[in-house]
Amino acid sequence: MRVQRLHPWPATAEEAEAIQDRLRPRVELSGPTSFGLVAGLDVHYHGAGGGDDALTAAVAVLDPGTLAVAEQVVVRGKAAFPYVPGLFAFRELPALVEALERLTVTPDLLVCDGYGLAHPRGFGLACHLGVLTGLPALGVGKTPFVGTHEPPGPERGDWTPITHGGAVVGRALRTRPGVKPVYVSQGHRVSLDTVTAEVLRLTPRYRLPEPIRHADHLARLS
DNA sequence: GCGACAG
DNA sequence: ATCTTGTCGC
Repeated sequence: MRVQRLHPWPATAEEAEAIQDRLRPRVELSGPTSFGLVAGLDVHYHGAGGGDDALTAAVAVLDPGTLAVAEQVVVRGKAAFPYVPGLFAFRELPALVEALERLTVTPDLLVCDGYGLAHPRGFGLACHLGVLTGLPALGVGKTPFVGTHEPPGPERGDWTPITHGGAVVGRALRTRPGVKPVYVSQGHRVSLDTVTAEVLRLTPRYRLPEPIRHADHLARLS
């Protein structure tokens, strides 16, 4: 598939933040409620501890019905930015974009490892990938980031809102009974209800969505 | 002002 | 993210 380059690569944190602020208005908070091919994206790092910058990016495209892998791409690269909370996307974006460009199919939804709207400037990795591709995108975080929330109930499907700056920016969602929740948010062209329903549909067995699990294993074992 | 802070 | 053993459980 084709991915658009909407900005030059930032050299400083200030430039990176300016890019996020400029692209933020392009995010659309509604869109399709069901999807065909679903792509999971993940990056695995491997290097010398502190100065680590070698990485492997993986994309796994799953069939919507069977959740079986329809296509997969692995790309080796380097971290394109230092790790700064809030600017995390700039580390992985080039490798992930290259992986997406090597797909022979176009996914209908991107399931990203990280946050979307639930971000200091409302423009996390899921928003960024969504805007660059024009595709619906959502973010799944494994630990809390911005905002506050109450613990969701113990059953699968239980959730509580994540509030930040007086607005609901995501949900803490229980995908497995009695297991730590995941933190979901909108990336692009999806409602929060659709994000919630889709993440539940993609977690029939484990805490994390199948597309992300497949991408994670791919990146790790490559 | 200080600490905390997706992966 | 990664550095790492054992341990509990399906």
